[in-house]
Amino acid sequence: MSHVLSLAEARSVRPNGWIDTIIRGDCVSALEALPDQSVDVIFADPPYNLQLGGTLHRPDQSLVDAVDDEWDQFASFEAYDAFTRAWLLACRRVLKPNGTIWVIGSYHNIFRVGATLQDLNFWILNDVVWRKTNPMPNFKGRRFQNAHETMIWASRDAKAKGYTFNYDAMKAANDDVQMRSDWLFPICSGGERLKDADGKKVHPTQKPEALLARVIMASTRPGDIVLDPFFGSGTTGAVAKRLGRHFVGIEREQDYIDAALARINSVQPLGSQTLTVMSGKKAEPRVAFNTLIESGLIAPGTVLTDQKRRHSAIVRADGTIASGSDAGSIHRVGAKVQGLDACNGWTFWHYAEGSELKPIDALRAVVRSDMARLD
Amino acid sequence: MSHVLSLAEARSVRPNGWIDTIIRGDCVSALEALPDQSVDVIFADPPYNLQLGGTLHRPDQSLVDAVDDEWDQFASFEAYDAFTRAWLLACRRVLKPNGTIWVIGSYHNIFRVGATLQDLNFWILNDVVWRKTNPMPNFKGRRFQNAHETMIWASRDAKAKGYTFNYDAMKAANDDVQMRSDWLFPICSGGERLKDADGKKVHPTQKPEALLARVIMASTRPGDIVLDPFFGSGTTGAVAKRLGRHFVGIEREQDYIDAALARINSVQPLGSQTLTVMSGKKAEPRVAFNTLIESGLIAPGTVLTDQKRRHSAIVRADGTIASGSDAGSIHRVGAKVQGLDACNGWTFWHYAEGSELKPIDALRAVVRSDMARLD
DNA sequence: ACACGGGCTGAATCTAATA
DNA sequence: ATATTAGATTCAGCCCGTG
Repeated sequence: MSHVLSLAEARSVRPNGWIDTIIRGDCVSALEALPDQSVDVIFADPPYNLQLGGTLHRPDQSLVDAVDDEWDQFASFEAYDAFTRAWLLACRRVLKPNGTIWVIGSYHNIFRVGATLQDLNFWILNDVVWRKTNPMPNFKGRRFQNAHETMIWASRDAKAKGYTFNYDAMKAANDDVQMRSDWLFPICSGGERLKDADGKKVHPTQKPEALLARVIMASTRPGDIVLDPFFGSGTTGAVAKRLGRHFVGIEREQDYIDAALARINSVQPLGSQTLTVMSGKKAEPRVAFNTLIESGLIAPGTVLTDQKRRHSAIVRADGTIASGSDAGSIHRVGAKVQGLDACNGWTFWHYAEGSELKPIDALRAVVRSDMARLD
Repeated sequence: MSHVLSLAEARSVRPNGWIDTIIRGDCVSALEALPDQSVDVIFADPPYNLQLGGTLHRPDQSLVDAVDDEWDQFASFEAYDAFTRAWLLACRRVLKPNGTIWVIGSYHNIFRVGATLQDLNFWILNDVVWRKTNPMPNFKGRRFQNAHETMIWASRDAKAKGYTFNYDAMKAANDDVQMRSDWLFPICSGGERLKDADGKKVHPTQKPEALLARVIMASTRPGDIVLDPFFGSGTTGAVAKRLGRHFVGIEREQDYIDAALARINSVQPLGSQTLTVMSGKKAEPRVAFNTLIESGLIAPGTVLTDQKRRHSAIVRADGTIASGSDAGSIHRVGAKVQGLDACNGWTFWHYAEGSELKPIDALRAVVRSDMARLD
């Protein structure tokens, strides 16, 4: 069974009594209960300082349940920087000389975190992009869909060369090619998402276990100690336990602690033989028409026709096509010229190769074979 | 033909004489030659401050040709920050109030760049990940393969809402789903990579044209001015010219300028027909509901319902509609009957045509096509 | 039992024009 | 300047109810 320690208890327990526990308290002061150079890896999911204004509705007028918790509010960038510096310094002390730290964030905070890491003499090993299979759309159409978050992986300093990186395990898990710095995972939802009795999510930003599993499999060995200074609903602890690693969590809010404890206590550790990395699911990659233009397979200005040359359209530089006064995607315009509701532009539109007409789908196949290994 | 201007020339040329030129000189001082608020978009590929130590060999013992140029050397993070702050401030002055800036970098420098952007009150719109289809492997097997670079897209400040984002074009080009923040492109190689007479690459970090093409298609309109303060081999200029945009480049090294000039002069701009930007409803002329009544497309007294005939309203002669005791615009009444704050009356309300229900938006389309004939 | 469709939701810095 | 109004705007995935 895992336990919760108050700060006072954490400070007075027997040596190593803090291992596999959750310490209740503020991140920086709670870290004082831990010995110098005692943890192998830190995974930190700090507040992002989202700075949201007002409310946001979906096109169907439903309200977006924003992260507006008190713990994500900072008065200024300076205040956020001071906070970041303080917890990173405290983490630095408890990290073993060959330990590494992971920090996850979004564009709201990750640049400040990264700069502070460098200022404190941490040495960045990689930035790793978590690509979400199912991100929330941009509802107002004013930006690109924010479809990823960024993790920074850093060692204690530039000279620390002895950090753990399970290169061969990562490579084997990735179809025998090196694991890249961009990872594809779904967000945490469905059965994995912790809900309270009313069906409300326990924590607004619960991370997927698959993400933590790859982090832990990549940068720790069985028996290592993984510290999470912003423990939340305990994903780090649950995955660490399942993978035969030890954890330490720090968390201020009792509700989160309660949920995390129950969650972790129900985790069954895997046997030592099964501690292998799972790879993300692969699906046929979707190729946008734009990709053909960008890769030079089809030039702006090219005329497309249907198989029987009854309709024609011109390819524009922005990846749309135009036929008379109709313009839009290959699918929309294909539907429009035929007077239909829908059309598969990939098979409808053809390009001339010599005297022959070939469907643009043939070009997609070329791109797809290049992309297949990248998800 | 494009031209090169010395700094002195740039300062003394006729108004707008700096457009479609390369200014030779240091980034910050050369920017002084440009007027306040004169460029629409900035694309910056600043030195990455790579901090490489020693040499690196591939497994076959061949030497990796690292970026060890003088211009990439900085004494410290502080020196790099001061440099970053200086050129970003200079860029800020020449950027139009609704202009946006793109900066590309790697984990070596992008966190410092991002934090500085925020410190200078730029407002981050997205961070965009360039996923490389063919990145260099990690030869030592001590890290994840560094397979991406990061771009930050930011507006001049949080209040600048009028920046250009060709949402509909991006979506249409991406198979009718929103363009995401992770983009997949090959690195620049093969015929696109500029080589000198000896076959050596002209510039160590030449960016792929496809990447610039998407940046420019997303965030500029034809005729806009795109500034690149670290022009290098001129990818920004070449793509801008091809896509019917103007460019301004700043570059210190004569070798790069020579290569860029030759490259840009050989570019053939695309025709205006292929450069038409896909636009959505937002760009359509506004039509008042009243116009439908005045033009006889819908008669006062007509009964409107929603798609599922759950709500109904009657059209009044003054262009308002009434549902029970609620009366007002099609939008207000639509919202009211649903108990919502807002509603698009054009798509909510339907009229009967035979046994079919059609949205009144279809009638608006009729009005618009009539209006188009009269242009 | 299985298919299908509607409802709901996720770390979000999310409108533009007119009065 | 602020306030009001028009009206534009979503993707993937899970759950659940209905046929």
